[in-house]
Amino acid sequence: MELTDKMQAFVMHCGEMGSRWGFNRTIGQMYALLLISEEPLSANELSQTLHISRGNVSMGIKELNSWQLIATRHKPGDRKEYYQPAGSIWQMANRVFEQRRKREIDPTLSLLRDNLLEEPRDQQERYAQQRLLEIHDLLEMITEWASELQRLSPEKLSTLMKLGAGVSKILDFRDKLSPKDRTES
Amino acid sequence: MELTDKMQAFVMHCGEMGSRWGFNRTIGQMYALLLISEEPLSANELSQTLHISRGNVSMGIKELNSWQLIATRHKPGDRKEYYQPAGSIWQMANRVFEQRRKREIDPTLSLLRDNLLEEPRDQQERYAQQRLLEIHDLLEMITEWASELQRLSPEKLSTLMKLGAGVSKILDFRDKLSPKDRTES
DNA sequence: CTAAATGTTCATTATGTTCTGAAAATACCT
DNA sequence: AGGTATTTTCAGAACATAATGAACATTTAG
Repeated sequence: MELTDKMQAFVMHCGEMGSRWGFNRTIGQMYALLLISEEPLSANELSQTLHISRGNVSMGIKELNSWQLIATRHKPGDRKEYYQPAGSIWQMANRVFEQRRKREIDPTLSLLRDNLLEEPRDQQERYAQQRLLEIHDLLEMITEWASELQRLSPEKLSTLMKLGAGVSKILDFRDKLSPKDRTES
Repeated sequence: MELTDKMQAFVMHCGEMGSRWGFNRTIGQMYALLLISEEPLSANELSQTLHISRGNVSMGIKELNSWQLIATRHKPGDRKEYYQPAGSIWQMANRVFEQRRKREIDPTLSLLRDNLLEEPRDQQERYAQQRLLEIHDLLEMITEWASELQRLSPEKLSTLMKLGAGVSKILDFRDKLSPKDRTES
């Protein structure tokens, strides 16, 4: 498959950003290429277009599958597998958020929880636990909030985001109207 | 400085997570240690407690400074520098978000913008640009929203988060009250 | 069943990242 | 100025991660 300069540039950029986004260079490139291709691509096409080994493509496919970022397609009379991005851009963003949460936050949250179950033995530990508690509460609040937002429909989420900091005005408004009916804090 | 088992465990965990969070092992350990220490620590103390070289500590300090995550203190009659975490947990979380946005999203957003300025030359490019546009709009919406939220006070943000998916009910409520005054979508 | 086509695995090689430690720079004191 | 404590730098060593490609496995057509 032949790429125009602009497409090349995008694919290479995604390669460079790949590791920052939690996967590696080739996986970034592969995903970028699938995204901008109108037709699903076979493993061979990926290998040739990106100049990476066949084996590497196979591993990349495996990884992208584990992130649930691609879907496999078949063409009649052709037993190769063809790959394409799975779902809408929104869904992809969701999946990436979720995966990263699992890798970057959940393990820490679980360690913190375990730690906080035990009694501090001295002043030093008492202070440390206080800090850990703050971190724990913050992380927990953020992850809970994130997963609730993920459950909203894209439309609602979109409205909410476009509203931006305006939400805060709505909160004030609500507090003025019915101060006693406020969210438990 | 001597660490209890539990503190050790936390520090080591942060080391392991370090690279997932955008810095490296020793920087993760250093920051964790500073967080749970009641007293600010000197470079030598960090080096000895964590068993890492003096030079490595120096580079780590530099990096943590660039993330604005630590502050430098001095003790009277002592010309060593002592380090401690800068600001509250909330502020740290903010800084980390911001830094990561700069590294992980801004470059891509800028590439996408440049790309979208040019006219597509053929059908292939037309399709590709369509995808890029979707990504661009999503990333832009998310970053704008994030930066607006960051400007809210921790209290308001906290209220908002605890409210969780409940926001969506408020949106419905508002739409029912004044459908014509709705956010431009 | 065999042969051709496709997909996967994994030991080895290549590349990239982090860490060390000695040397250089800086800051402070007398 | 000279001397000492402290920090910074950076080349190279150690370590970690990613990529290759040949061997192996699987599938399907004939």
